[in-house]
Amino acid sequence: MDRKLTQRGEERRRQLMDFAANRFADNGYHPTSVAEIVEGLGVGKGVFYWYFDSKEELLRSILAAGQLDLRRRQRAAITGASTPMERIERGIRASIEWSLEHRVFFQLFQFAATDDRFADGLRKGEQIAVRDAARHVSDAMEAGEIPDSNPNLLAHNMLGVTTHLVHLVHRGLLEATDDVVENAVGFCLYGVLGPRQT
Amino acid sequence: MDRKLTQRGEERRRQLMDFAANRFADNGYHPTSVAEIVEGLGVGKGVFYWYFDSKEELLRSILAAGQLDLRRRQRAAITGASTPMERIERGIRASIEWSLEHRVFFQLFQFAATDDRFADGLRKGEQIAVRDAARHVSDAMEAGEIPDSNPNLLAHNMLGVTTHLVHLVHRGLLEATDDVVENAVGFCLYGVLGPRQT
DNA sequence: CGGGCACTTGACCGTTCGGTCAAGTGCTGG
DNA sequence: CCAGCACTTGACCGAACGGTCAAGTGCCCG
Repeated sequence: MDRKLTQRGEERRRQLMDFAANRFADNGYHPTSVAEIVEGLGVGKGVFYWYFDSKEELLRSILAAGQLDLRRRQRAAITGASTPMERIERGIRASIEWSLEHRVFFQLFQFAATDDRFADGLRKGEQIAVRDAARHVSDAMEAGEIPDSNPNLLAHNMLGVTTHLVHLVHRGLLEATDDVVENAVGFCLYGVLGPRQT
Repeated sequence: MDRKLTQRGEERRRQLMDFAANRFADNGYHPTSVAEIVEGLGVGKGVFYWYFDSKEELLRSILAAGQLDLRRRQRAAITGASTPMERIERGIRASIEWSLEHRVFFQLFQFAATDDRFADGLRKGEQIAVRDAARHVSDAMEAGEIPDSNPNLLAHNMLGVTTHLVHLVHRGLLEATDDVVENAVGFCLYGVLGPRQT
């Protein structure tokens, strides 16, 4: 859907995405109907289909917006770091913090990863972030800061740790205290550090 | 649903769970209808509701069966190990291997974790497995094999790594070679090992 | 102030959903 | 061989679904 939108139109579109994202995250994508979304905003059903071709396109738009924001945060966090290891650590922290702050986006990512209709769209963005992290791991290897192995796998391992941690917090099984975050960061760093020389 | 079942009845119930599990994993829980399930088996709709109260109960039964099997495998893997660290490593390997072998169960676990209607049922089983792993981590700390920290968090970190790895394999983004598994196991072990003395 | 377009309305559509049930069918133990 | 129960059938139900559309409404610009 590529329509000319006035400022008012942009605002409406934002409202729809915002409300839907919350409902999708709390109640699930499939169980949330288009009727529920438009009623939540107190508008007619036609409004929805003025801004989106389908319910599916709506979720895709939401996911894309979330990925864009996450990616911005990660880039910002890394600038200014001088060593590869510092970039890795800052990247981990940024990912955790963003995911903790954006519960709705995070949960939608989790759902989208389990559904073929959305997983492919998600994959591209995830791969970019992983490749970024893998490059820093690779740099650290070349600098002799960590032993050689598969940078891509290590990056994925870190993603697994942080994702699971955030998942627990959002399910209310864990409190997001500083030492919980430190534990995860430490686990990742020692994980990539592996068998240390000296 | 607790009904007296003959051997034939047990078989039918198994068929329904088996077929549904595959459809749920491949096509998603919500998009898969009860009609599709009974048609897949070539039986009438009443058959479904003879064995299950609802579609929701069916998935719950499937999840419970999967958790039971995983748990059995984990217990079996650990017996015979002499040190806590060995138990941890064997537990990790067993979890990865089982999850790789049981794609359908694994993907249903992933979905169920994103849906409040099923997440609570899943949580209990997951917590048992995590507490088990945490106990071995705790034992290793007492034996002085690894530095003191939060055993429960470390166990969850390992779960995050293994889960993400298996997820990648099942999405076809990674091949399940030995060194991929070794990488994950190593990452976990060095992660729990942390800053080593000597 | 008027024409045009961005936007909104809500009744309506065909389809499918999860679930029910009265009426069978066929194995099984007495 | 028959009674009874485990099992099966499939038409049927009301509700809800995603999506359409003809008929407005109101803002903005010339």
